[in-house]
Amino acid sequence: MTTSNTESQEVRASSNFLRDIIAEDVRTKKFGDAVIQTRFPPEPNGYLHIGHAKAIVLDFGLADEFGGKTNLRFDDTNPEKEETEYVESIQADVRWLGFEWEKLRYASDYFGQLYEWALALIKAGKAYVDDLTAEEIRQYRGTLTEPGRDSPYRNRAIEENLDLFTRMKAGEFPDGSRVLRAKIDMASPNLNLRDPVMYRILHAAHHRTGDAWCIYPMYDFAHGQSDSIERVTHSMCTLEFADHQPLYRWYIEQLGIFPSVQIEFDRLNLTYTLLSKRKLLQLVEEGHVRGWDDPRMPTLSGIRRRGFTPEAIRAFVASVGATRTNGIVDIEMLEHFQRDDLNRRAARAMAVLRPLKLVIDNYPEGQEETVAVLNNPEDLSEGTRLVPFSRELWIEQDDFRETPPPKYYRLSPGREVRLRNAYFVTAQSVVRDAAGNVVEVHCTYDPKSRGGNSPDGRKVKSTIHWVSKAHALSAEVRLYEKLFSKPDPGDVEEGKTFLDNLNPNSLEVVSEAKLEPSLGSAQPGERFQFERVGYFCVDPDSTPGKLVFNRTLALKDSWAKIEKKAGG
RNA sequence: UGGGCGAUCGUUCAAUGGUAGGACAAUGCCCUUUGGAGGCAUUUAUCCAGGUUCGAAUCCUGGUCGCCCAGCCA
Repeated sequence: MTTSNTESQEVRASSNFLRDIIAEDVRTKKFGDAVIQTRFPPEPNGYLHIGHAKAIVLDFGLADEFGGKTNLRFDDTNPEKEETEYVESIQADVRWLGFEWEKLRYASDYFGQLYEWALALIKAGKAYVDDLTAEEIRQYRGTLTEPGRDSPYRNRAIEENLDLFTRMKAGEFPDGSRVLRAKIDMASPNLNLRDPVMYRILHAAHHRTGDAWCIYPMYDFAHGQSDSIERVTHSMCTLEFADHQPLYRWYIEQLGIFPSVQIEFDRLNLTYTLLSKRKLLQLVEEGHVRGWDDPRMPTLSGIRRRGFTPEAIRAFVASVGATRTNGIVDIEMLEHFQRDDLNRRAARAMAVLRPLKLVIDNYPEGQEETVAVLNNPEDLSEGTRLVPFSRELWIEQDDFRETPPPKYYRLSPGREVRLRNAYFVTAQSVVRDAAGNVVEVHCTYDPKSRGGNSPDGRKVKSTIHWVSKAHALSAEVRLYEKLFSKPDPGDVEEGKTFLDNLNPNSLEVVSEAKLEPSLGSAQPGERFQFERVGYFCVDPDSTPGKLVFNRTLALKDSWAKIEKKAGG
């Protein structure tokens, strides 16, 4: 899956219990000569998010490590929630992450087989049609501490069950009027074994099978058998399904089919991030974000648009690993892997987000020149480019202080700094607007410092970036902060909701950023490091005349830390 | 209060009866034509109580704490 080249850059996958189990099963030939087979089984009822990336990397990555195969299987047993739109976005997201499935399957491919198996269970006296209402079934189920009671329909004759179930399938009964149940144990301490529902009546159009069916299997009656049909050896899922494992095994054993084994691992949780489909849907529907692919969303389509890379996500997930303990990973960890990846690969460019005019008084009026600039100091093979320089420049407002605080090394009156790749300049005076704000800084330059070094060996403490005013391109730049202001967005006081934890400053639009002209040819999806500012990528909203950039992540800002500490 | 699962630096993952280690974060220093990157250093952990053992994070017993389960969702 990965070349040896990128592999050395990705985090060495440390051992984890899933890998250990598979390695042991291979060693003992638990599945004979069968290849390791896994599957990634999303329900197509929403967009994939960073949490799914963990499952994808585990399912595909582990199979690949052992020379096995992975299927993409849509768990589409509930027609009321599922849509083709999601089927498509999920495939795109899996591919984007860098994985290709062996077979594309749907649980709905197996509806016929599942129905036959249900019939077999009825004939074996292991399943029955129940006429109780949903509410009655709930009451008969008992509670966590009290056993359930048998349904009055539990001991129906096999012939009657067969007749009723056949007629359920034929559409003779309305939704909710009857269900097919497995006859297991109403007193089991595991509620999943208290005669679980196998089939329910749903007169709903299915995104693939249309009106062919009006009874649909429950997750439990579909998942294990689907695994078995596909000869899945290791069926990895998240911890909350652990209680379902006895039922998973029960169906497989009763049916005498290929013994797929379920193994559970912990879900991924991130600070400042919500991964609940329901809540993400609410953010989209109520317009708190601009859509499923809003760059602030934790969806794969969102973080892709934001500029995150599949390489970084894979490395992150590998580093986080898999265990059976549920925790919460610092979002900084994800950000670290993303910066690490982009630092090595992103082309550099100069861009000024909040422009302040800098005039070089002793630079000849009308003169211009070009300076050679490294495209990526981390990768010299990326070469250089020419950037125009002239008498009037844009610099960052943050890079000038009329009265510099302690430890501030950037431009201030009388202080000399380096213009990146160009000249040393010394600030001389300022021009103010009516309100007294500095709107222009005048400086002088040292012509002998071309390229950024003075022949007399004189040092400057700071280097700032710039864009030639006459050559600058304007662009819209969207700056993102965390979507939520609390590490745990679900932590809410009485009477409040997670929406109250939304960060009101999660999006800031800079409409007139100034860019060096080489950026004019940037295409949507292209990623850059704007030197000293952060990592940015071109948003698909860009048009030929107007570029739009998303800030993927800011660069680490140690000055901000110093300033914050000094300011209390 | 039934059942299942779990507990190691602030966070995360290792250590599979034999020196508790890595990454993130934090702090300090060095270096730097990005206050980026890089380098060096430092701080902090085996839930508790017993037991087995020459030796326990690891095995056993008992506690404690946390998560999951009472959909005709997945």
